[in-house]
Amino acid sequence: MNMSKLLVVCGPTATGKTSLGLKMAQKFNGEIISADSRQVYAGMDIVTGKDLPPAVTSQVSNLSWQGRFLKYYEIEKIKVWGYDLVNPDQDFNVSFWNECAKILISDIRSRGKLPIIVGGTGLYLKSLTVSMPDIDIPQNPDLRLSLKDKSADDLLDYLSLLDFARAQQLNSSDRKNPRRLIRAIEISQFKLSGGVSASQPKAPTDVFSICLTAPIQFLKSRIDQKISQRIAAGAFFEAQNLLATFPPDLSSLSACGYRAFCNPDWESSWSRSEHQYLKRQLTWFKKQPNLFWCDISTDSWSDLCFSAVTNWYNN
RNA sequence: GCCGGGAUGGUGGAGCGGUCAAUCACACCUGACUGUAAAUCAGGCGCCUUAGGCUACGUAGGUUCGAAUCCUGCUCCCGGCA
Repeated sequence: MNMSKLLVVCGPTATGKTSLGLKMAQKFNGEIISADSRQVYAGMDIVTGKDLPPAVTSQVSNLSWQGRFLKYYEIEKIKVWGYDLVNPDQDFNVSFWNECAKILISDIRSRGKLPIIVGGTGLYLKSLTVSMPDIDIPQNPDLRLSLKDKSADDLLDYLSLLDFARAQQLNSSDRKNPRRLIRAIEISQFKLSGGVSASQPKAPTDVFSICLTAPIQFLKSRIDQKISQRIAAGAFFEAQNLLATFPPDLSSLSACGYRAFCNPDWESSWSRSEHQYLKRQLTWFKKQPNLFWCDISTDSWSDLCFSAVTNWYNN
């Protein structure tokens, strides 16, 4: 096999990405790396839908990242990486994920296997195929603190002062988005102070991306099924425990099921936010180039999908 | 039966004579998104093809140059007394 191949299974929530990923791994001798910004947190299992079989526990590998050893789960004899990278009260972001993914990809390849990225966090997936030098520019906590309460207008003015061109490039939505403006200021300041982002050139990679989808109503009802399954599996107690253990404003706990927990009608409010999330994901994926789309509500999607991958894999 | 309060757009809820197609929030639609991305943000959101026009604030009338806003009848809802 060509050692630069990389298979991606992406798409919105509740499309069965993981189970397809497992089948692909079985057929093509692969291992899975999850690309999910909420499943990276240890202990956030049921609500985020890790779907771990009962009694399966994580194994520690000899691969290290940021001073800790990466873990994997073995599901249906397939190694699944990328879960439980940090605790819910630790920061996590694209840059970290990208580092882990690179370590894992090269390790999986070194063992003669096919890395399969499975997940719905579009930005994480994009970081693997598009060169994004700025994501490695570190956060500046003092700067963030000093800008925390500024209005979008003030932030935009400040950014224009630092880096006029960058401010001009922002679209009309991001110009009013304090979080993005602060990040832009952070990057500009880093560069002005002589910082250079150490971006390595991308290794050439032969990527095949499957994107699972279905008509929106189909997906919404799948989401609702999954939510009731998760509630039956103990989601309530998981959420209750986490919210009793950690401050509720952690970004990890902004995931749908936890954030909705304070609402009187938890289940329907959870469902609503998953539906909204679904739409945002569809908006994102629709724009991504070179995806092999599969409509999981059709009969023959699975066969079509396997033959396309086989074709790519043997080339 | 009597007394009091209320009926506003998909929902909650402002407005209490003109600048009201109606603050705001939620829902919904469309979209953006290269270090929080299950996050964050933007635009739209009565009807008509626009300047503009039309129909709207329970319902029927009335007062007024002008009413969602004032008055009267009716219908329904809520609270108190019977």
